[in-house]
Amino acid sequence: MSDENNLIAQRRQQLNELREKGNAFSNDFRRDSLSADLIAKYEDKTKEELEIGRVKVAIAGRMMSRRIMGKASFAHIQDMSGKIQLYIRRDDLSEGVYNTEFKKWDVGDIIGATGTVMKTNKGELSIHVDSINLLTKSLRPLPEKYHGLTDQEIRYRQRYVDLIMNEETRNTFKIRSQVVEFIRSYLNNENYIEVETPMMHVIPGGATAHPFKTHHNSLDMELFLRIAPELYLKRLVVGGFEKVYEINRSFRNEGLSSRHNPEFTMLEFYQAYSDYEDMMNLTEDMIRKMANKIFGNNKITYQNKIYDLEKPFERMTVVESILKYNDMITIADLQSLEKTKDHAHRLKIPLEDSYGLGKIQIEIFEKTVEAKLLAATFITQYPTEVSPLARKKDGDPFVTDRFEFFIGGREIANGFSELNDPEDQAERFRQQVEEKNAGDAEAMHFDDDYITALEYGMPPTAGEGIGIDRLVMFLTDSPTIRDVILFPHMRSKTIS
RNA sequence: GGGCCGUUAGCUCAGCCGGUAGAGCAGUGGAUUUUUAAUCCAUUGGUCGGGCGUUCGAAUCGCCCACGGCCCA
Repeated sequence: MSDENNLIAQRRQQLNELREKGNAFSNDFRRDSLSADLIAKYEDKTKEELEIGRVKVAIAGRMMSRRIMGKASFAHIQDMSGKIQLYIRRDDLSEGVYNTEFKKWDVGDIIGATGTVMKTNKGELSIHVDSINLLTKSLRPLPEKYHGLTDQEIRYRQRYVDLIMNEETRNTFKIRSQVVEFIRSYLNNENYIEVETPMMHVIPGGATAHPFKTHHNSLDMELFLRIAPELYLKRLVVGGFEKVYEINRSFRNEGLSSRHNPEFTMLEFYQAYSDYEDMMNLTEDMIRKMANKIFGNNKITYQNKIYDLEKPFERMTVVESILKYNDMITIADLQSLEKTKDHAHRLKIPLEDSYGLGKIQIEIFEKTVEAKLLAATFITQYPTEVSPLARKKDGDPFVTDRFEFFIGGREIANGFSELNDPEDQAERFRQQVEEKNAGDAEAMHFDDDYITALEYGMPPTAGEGIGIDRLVMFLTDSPTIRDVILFPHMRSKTIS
């Protein structure tokens, strides 16, 4: 499909003319100001004050609009901070520049200009331009200025166009950056150290999920993209890094949805001499302070509902939450494998023969409770059967000292007191391997080296993983994970 | 994996009881020295997502495929 339509051909012709005149892609213009800074600094000045002050600036950016009114024109340029208007008069520029250069440029071109800060009669802070340069010719027309770019597919596939056109998109990714920055500063302030552990694993571990396979040529060995950094981070706790965290990508080979991208970003952190309650407290404090730092308050609007993060986060056990949202289920039912299976059947939940009571409870939880957990809620005491890396609860080995954190009906975090008994961990791995042999492709492998590490002694430790994408979705009112990932995975398609 | 919806000019969209494609914006030419989706006059621009079929004739009807969106699993 030819993309050389008239609009592009015209611009290419203009570029050719520029090339004939000299370097069409010069890199000698230097700006000294950003649009938002100028607006912040001079917005409150009057037209007259600015005329007397005569503040001279150099500014650069993409021309987003242009209104030619004869011998004078207005244009908006957009830089990394925002937009500012240029006021350009023919007679203020060098001879010929206005007619033979400026008027031939297009919306979308990158330009640099110098001039003085002024205010128009309508009160808009602008730059009264005295010199102007084309820095980069844009060959492709931008979307229309009023409706902008709304086609979801193009927004994801050609994110650069989305970023040019949609301030909302730019804002989402600025907030994402602030979230990560906040987490780093919060944890660093708590004496955590940030580390990087392998993303290519010989044995995928730390979660139950399908891994991506890859191959190392010169070693001629199969490797897996990591599904979680967990086991490496706990090796570091064994090594004496008692507070450690990593923020980076993990990869899971599963379907795409509004909540799943094959690569996603997770924060995992581990802290020795702590338990899962400490992790819940830290999570609550960190998220609350994060919202305050980024938004200046704790009221977050997500999909037309207001969430007040100032209120204490709710806490209830898996069993309590099932009872709360299922009138037909009693606590006695949940202690009986048969009765629990009956309820699962009634709820049309497909079960495998290998599922024990704990697994079926979780299936019921996911089907009937999860989406209803709107307000910030910690769900605790996950069954040991589905928590192969978590420490058993004292006095009740059926469940673990584990929690998951939900907000807006979506799982954001998962944490627990770590299992540091090497013999118990080996036994849990053996159970996982049995499940793998029975056909559960997501079950864990047996990781000998991890057991060896635990045998050296891991201090009592608690750890947690927080899904950064989902947290950012919540904080930016984004309905799908694709809106918080710059280049979300899409099926192959040639971009025209 | 299943259901529903969508794909028409660079962008946003109309046209869909079959008769050979239209608007606004952008572009081009002209007017215009404080505009704000600037305005006014004129004007260029399309393998109607791809393929196959029905028909004298398909953007429009049927089937298949691709990509996307929403919902469900």
